[in-house]
Amino acid sequence: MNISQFAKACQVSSDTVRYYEKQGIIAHAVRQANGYRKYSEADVELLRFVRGAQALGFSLAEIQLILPRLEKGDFGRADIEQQLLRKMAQIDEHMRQLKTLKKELQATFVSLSCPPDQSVSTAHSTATDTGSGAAAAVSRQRFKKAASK
Amino acid sequence: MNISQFAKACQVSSDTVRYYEKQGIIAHAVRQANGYRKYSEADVELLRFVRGAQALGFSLAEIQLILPRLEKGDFGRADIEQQLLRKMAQIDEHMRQLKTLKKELQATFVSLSCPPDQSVSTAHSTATDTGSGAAAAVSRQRFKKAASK
DNA sequence: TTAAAGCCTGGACTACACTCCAGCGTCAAG
DNA sequence: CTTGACGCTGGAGTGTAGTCCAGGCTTTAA
Repeated sequence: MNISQFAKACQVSSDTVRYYEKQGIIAHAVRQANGYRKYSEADVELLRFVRGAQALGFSLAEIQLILPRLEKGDFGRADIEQQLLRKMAQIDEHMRQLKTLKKELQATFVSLSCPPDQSVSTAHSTATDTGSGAAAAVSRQRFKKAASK
Repeated sequence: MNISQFAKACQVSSDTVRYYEKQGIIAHAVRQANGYRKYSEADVELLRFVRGAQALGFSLAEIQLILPRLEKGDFGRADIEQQLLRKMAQIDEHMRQLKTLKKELQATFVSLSCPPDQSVSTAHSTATDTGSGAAAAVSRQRFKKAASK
């Protein structure tokens, strides 16, 4: 697999692939006789993992620390364990926040679905009143502002 | 409330507050007689919302689009609705991925919770074979590598 | 009254993660 | 055998989101 197929399979640009290699995120690719980089399915899996981790809030620096250890099985050392545990805790927190935000957006939507063109797709779930979230607070605020004017 | 108390209450630096103002993320603060910026509790709620949204993956540009409309109740316009719906879909997807990653990290952990030296090379294959996750794939890969050496 | 701490502005600088470009070699189709 | 797509390198440029600084006012505590 040449770099462009590889990049396509991983949904990144060739430039990004070369960038990751230069940064040491992924290993230096094996070269063909002509000097072109050559990639395997395993490489695709790896880079997809990198992109996945990135999408989930890991920085390239973090990935660079975690990945080689995943590959080598170099676990058991307290600092790595700690790092993974911390990240898992972060994931839990992140998920909690996402749930809250989702509820808030839904609530905002519901409370605003009396619009000019009446077009708001009423498809979302029934009115979940969170009562104290940030988006809700912002919504409340606009009513205060409107009222005080 | 002066800028430093405000910033502290929102867990950001004063510089960041001024930066957000300059970028139009938050409104220009009311000034005191001496020219100092003055903030209220409502401003704290607002900035906290901004930081929350940011932590959840919204860019400042996105927040800048969504926030004033949340404040003004300027909904009903299809583009905004679309944006919110899209973002909610993204949240769902994001949560799905987080669940997957969490499972994978747990699996990785389980399969590696055999201490340092008596180690990794034996325990894995029995426990939770998730079959197709990215972290699992990476783990599998290391065994392939180890095997082929 | 003077020193420290806080605030102001405009602008320079930084880190991260790309993205683009020039100038060159390689390959496949017509 | 030429043309166009693809690949290579090194290096410059971009966007995002701050962060820092100089130089100058204001406030507060000693």
